[in-house]
Amino acid sequence: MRRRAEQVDETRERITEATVRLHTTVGPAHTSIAAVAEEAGVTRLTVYRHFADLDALFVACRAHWVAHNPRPDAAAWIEIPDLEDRARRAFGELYGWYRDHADELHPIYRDAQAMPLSAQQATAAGNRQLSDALIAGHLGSVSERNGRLLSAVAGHLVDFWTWRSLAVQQGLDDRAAVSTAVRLLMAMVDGTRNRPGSPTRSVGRREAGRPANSPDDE
Amino acid sequence: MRRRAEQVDETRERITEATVRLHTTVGPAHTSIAAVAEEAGVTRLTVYRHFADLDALFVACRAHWVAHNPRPDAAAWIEIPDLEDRARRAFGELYGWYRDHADELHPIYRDAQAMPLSAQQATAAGNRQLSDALIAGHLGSVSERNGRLLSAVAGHLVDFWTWRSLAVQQGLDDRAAVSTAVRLLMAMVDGTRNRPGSPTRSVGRREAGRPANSPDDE
DNA sequence: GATCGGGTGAACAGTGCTGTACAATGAACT
DNA sequence: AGTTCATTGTACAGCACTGTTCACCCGATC
Repeated sequence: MRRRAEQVDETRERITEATVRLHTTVGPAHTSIAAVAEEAGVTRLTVYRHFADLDALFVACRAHWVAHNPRPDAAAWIEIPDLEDRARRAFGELYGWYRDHADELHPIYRDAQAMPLSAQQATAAGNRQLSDALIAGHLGSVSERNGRLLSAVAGHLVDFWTWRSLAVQQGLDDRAAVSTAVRLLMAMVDGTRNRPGSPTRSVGRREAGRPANSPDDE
Repeated sequence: MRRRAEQVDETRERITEATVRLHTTVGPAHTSIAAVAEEAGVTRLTVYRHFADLDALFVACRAHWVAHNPRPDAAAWIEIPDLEDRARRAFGELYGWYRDHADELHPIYRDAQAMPLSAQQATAAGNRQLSDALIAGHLGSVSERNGRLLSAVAGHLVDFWTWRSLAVQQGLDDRAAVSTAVRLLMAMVDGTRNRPGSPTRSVGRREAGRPANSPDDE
């Protein structure tokens, strides 16, 4: 019973791939079972047999796509001790990946609300992973409050919509988008360097002192 | 024929207000003519009589809402010469406005694609207006390239989604979100201060020199 | 008091989707 | 050669919405 099982898996894959194709073009919100069936060259009944409901199909679709389009490896970033170097590398890879997959990602992110909750949470968790790797080891060197701000900005910069805003809406090219992200991130540590209680070390190469003149917030 | 005309306008307003109510709750994408009619306590035919299609209705709805919920006045910002002061004021007002109207704005922005193109363009133009007012008079003092980056960051920070990312997703409170935005914006001018050809003046109060040590981008 | 016209109510045909049913096909397995 | 089972084709009833038609009501207007 192996050839048989193979064929079954084949049609199942045809269906999930058709779903991927629809998700990355018209978007999840307009992806109906009927459309999936037609796109896969299969009857609606066959889709029903393989997937209980749209959510199950969407989950499989997401898993399939993620497996075939892995994000940059955030774990490798942690190896780089200097935050600015790390950020340059991280945003270079991540924003490049966003750019390469912009057309496919946009409809998916746009219709995020139509996706099952688990998928939304998975995306959020993925972002958090990227963000954590980006600033790992650099939180202890700033105050708790500034740590929260740094985390927030890291989390913000890592998001697909932030890339899209900078690169598409604002029209920045690759290099400009990356260097801007790096600069914005560094602004959240530079500003804390001269605060009382925030040690100067561990921020990186730039040790040149600057007069403590900035009550930057409040 | 004035009492008659009044009544007509009344029902027309009932319809647009019902549309507003739906747009700010379920969102434009799920706002059907049938739903509008029911929400307004009116027959579908009446809706058809007043508005040719959904787009006409949406345009009227948008105009109605904008008229009743004016954004902070960007023109007033230009009066403030110092960029950081201006940014603090601008983001304080704008982000406060976003926060106050977050629940209503979110469905609308989420379903932006379902809105007529004119409405999307109007939103973009509005953002541009805010962004321009934010950095007006401060573009001449940086290089052309850095000017583009500054504009881009201003445009990005002014967007509803940026506020939402910082305040909702990242959990920053009002003060933190505003001060973060200010700091991020200032990062785009601070970094250019010591560049060859970029005069130090006109950036604001902070004239204290800093060693030119940053090939920040590339 | 007759007229105009905004609004109503009921109905229609059409679209596109859902979920379920049933009999039939045909290839893979025993 | 016969059985199993994924897949097919066709069909149903149902839902929600669209856009259009027609007769009708009733209040504002002249």
